[in-house]
Amino acid sequence: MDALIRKLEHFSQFTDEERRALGTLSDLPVMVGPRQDIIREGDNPTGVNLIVEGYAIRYKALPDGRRQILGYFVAGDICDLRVFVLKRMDHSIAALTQVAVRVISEQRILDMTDRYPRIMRALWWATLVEESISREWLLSMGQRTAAERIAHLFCEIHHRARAVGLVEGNSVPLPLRQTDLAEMSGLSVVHVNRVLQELRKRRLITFDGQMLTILDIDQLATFALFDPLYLHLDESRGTITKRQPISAVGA
Amino acid sequence: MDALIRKLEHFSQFTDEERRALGTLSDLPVMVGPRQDIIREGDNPTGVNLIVEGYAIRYKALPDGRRQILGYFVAGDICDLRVFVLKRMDHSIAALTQVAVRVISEQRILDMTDRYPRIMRALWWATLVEESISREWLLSMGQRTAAERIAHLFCEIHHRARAVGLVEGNSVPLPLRQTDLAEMSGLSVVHVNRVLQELRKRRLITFDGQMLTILDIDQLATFALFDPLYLHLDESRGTITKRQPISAVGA
DNA sequence: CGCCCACTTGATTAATATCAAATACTGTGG
DNA sequence: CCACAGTATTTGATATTAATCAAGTGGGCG
Repeated sequence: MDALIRKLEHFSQFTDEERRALGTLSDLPVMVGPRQDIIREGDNPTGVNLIVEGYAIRYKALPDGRRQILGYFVAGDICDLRVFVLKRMDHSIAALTQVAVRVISEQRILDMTDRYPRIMRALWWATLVEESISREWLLSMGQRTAAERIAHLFCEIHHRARAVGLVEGNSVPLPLRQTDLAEMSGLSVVHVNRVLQELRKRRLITFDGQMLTILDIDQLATFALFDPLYLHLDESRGTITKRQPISAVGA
Repeated sequence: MDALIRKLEHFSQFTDEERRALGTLSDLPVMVGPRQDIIREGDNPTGVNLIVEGYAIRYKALPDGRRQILGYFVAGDICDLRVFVLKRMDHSIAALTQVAVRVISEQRILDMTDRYPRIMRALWWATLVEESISREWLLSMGQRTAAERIAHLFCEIHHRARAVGLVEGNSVPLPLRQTDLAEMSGLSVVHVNRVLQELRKRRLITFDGQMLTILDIDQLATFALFDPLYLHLDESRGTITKRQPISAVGA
């Protein structure tokens, strides 16, 4: 639950009470094995899933088997806050690695947002950020070259993981296969492999299927045409809460 | 305004009062010339734009000039219902053709959704459909070939335009240049040109830059691997309203 | 008429996919 | 600890797709 709070605090500051409320949103986490579906296309889910640990994905497949990953979730991300309106899922959600999820019922969400409008706004913000990310992916797909695309993805992962405290030094635990990167970027596995070699040769990153290390964050960002604005991680409005010392206001 | 109601009624039925409320949402329409920006990246808009006539787009550009269209709006579409939460626009919105827009203030939206929860739900639905569309575009970009992509786009335009009454026979007014199609599909203009020739040769469509005619909708859909489910246009729950004759219930 | 676009065509090149095979790695049972 | 099977990564060769470059064509309009 910590990751959720940590993430949302990039948008707004919370009172201790709000923080406590966020902490009691759901029951115990459930483990889901790697590559297992969490929600399948066509389902009509009754709750919302909070990723506590691991990486999950949103994906969509064509009838002939071609498959595209549409986005990923890190700890603290909530899949489909909005699911209550549409009748049926038009895509699937799956665990990419071993994942811990907490299910949150619709009622719980409604209660919470009723009582704590600031939390509602923060959850809404998170949803909008997710949309913004998918727009950036569209830009990547349409305009960035293969190498830029992968480099951009790595920058994004780094920023998102850092926002929830998953980065140590410049390394992120990232237990993915190259196939996964291929499905995220719309490239073939072989090509992903070659792109990775290029990025390694340029000394921008190391990646061994378990851990991603960014060797030169500035150069990588430049190479990828990465601008973190779309992640909207710097929007904490510094709303006045109990924690902000009053003396600071008049000083 | 008619187009908006017509669109929303694919999701829910309205009472006459709700319909009247929807009709008075905004002031007179403003004309925007083709290729003019409506909202620019970095802006912080105070209202929401309803497209009354013409086609508008969402787009995003890289610092070196590469540009990607992320989605388009037809009559009845509202750009950015959610703009009130994020600080700054992370992309731009522009008129693609001559466009008529009505600006709706935040306050007006809030009032309306307060008084008419069914309308709020419908607007929410529209937003979710837009997201669903952008997921489908991601799938297209990543997995569909150039020809499938363009064909799929045409199927989508046809369905969306039909949903607001813009289709006559199998023709949609579509005053676009091939450059526009290129920016929508992430292809070069030259390649779009060749793809169009292929689609014409297969007798699937005709398109002259003003009017799109779909010659064989089934074949086109098959070719494009098009499944209209993601447009969620068949979800009208048949909510009971004044217009539904009571006798029908017990009969 | 002539100019400016947009569209079209052809030729060439670059990016990426595909196919096939080799190598490395992981976990398992003996 | 080793052998082995199965999976993931890497490599090389080739094919395909789409981009780029360059040069037309054609239509609308001042």
